[in-house]
Amino acid sequence: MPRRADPERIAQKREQIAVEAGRLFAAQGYDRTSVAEVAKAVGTSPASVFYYFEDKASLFRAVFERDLPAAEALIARHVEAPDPVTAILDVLDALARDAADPSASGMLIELLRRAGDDPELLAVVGRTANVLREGLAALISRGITEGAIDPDLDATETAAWLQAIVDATYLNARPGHSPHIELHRTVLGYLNPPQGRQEEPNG
Amino acid sequence: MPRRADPERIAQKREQIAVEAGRLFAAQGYDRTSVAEVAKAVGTSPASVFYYFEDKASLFRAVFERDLPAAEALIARHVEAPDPVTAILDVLDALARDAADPSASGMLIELLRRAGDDPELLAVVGRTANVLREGLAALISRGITEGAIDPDLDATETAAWLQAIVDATYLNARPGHSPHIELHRTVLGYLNPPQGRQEEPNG
DNA sequence: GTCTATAGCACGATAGAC
DNA sequence: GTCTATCGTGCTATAGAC
Repeated sequence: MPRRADPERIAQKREQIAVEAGRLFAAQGYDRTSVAEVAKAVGTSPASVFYYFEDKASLFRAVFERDLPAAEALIARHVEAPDPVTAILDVLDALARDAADPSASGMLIELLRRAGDDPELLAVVGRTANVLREGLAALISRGITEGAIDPDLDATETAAWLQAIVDATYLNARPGHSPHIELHRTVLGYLNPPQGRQEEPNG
Repeated sequence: MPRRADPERIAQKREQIAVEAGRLFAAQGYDRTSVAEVAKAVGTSPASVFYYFEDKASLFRAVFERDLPAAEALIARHVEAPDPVTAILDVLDALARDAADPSASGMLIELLRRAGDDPELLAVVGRTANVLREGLAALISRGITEGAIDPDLDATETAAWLQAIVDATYLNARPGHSPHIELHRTVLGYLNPPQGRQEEPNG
């Protein structure tokens, strides 16, 4: 029973459409998912979807706009943690949590693909990625200061590389295969001060 | 001057079309590249393209069919190398060589995306990936035997993970940024026997 | 073998009634 | 706000002349 304009109801409907669209985009891809299909999944008409979203591209973007607050909360939760290396692993674990879900792989691929075509989408995911990168970089810097991370590493570059490795866990997704062990070993091996990697420490 | 059936000329034309198609697919994506566009780039008509390729999907697959012999040659060149760890790094370097080229990133993304929709494409790239994985696994096994690689690692699983890390270098591509340093550090840190990663070796 | 022309279809987005 | 109906567009693939 929609009374008045009810802005909250509008937000709920937008959310409902975005969720259903996200499912379909992840499973089938952007181009192979028609707005009519999304409308049917929600139980409405294409025209109604276009009432809530300007066009199909903005519908896709809506799926990723919810990630920014989640990323900010994730970083806030770990940035003050006592041990920076543990905090880094916890953050990366959270980011890789969905890696086993093959539809999450599909969504990452669609995202990478469409980010090249839609500058606004690039801005949306760029903001999220920046929050994560800066949060990780801060933890890396602290780890370097405390001697737990190789001081030769550049904090920001390393943070970007860790993000790419998380993406790799999505690409390496196989059902029933948890990426955590590989991820931990990779990250610890990368961050560790050179304790035995090179036989000759420089003078 | 096309005399007779001239099977060699057919192969050349197919190659020419596949090369041009590859360029466009990498730059714009599969769905956003029409066969008409490919035809124009080659200087011919859409009908002529369909004379050489059954359909658009097979045109896309042709781009990746050339990778199998290249992969076999790459593995053959390194599988007998004296130092297995160096050989692994050399193979991965070769695979990551194009990672700086942004259009190569685009092609990887299109490949991942279409492999889910085209079983024949999945088979084509699967054969190439298997050759690389088995070659790397053989090198890893030898490295374990020689004591240069952690014996707790599973050779095949590790090979698959190294392939995923190579993919990560493509995703982390930025102009003027060479992935080799990160790649080497990551791989060596991952393969190394636990010399200082854990303070307590198990009894 | 290569062309022009077009069939046949699917889709994004809009118009306009209710 | 939601609908039905449809416009306009662009595509893959084919037909048929040369």
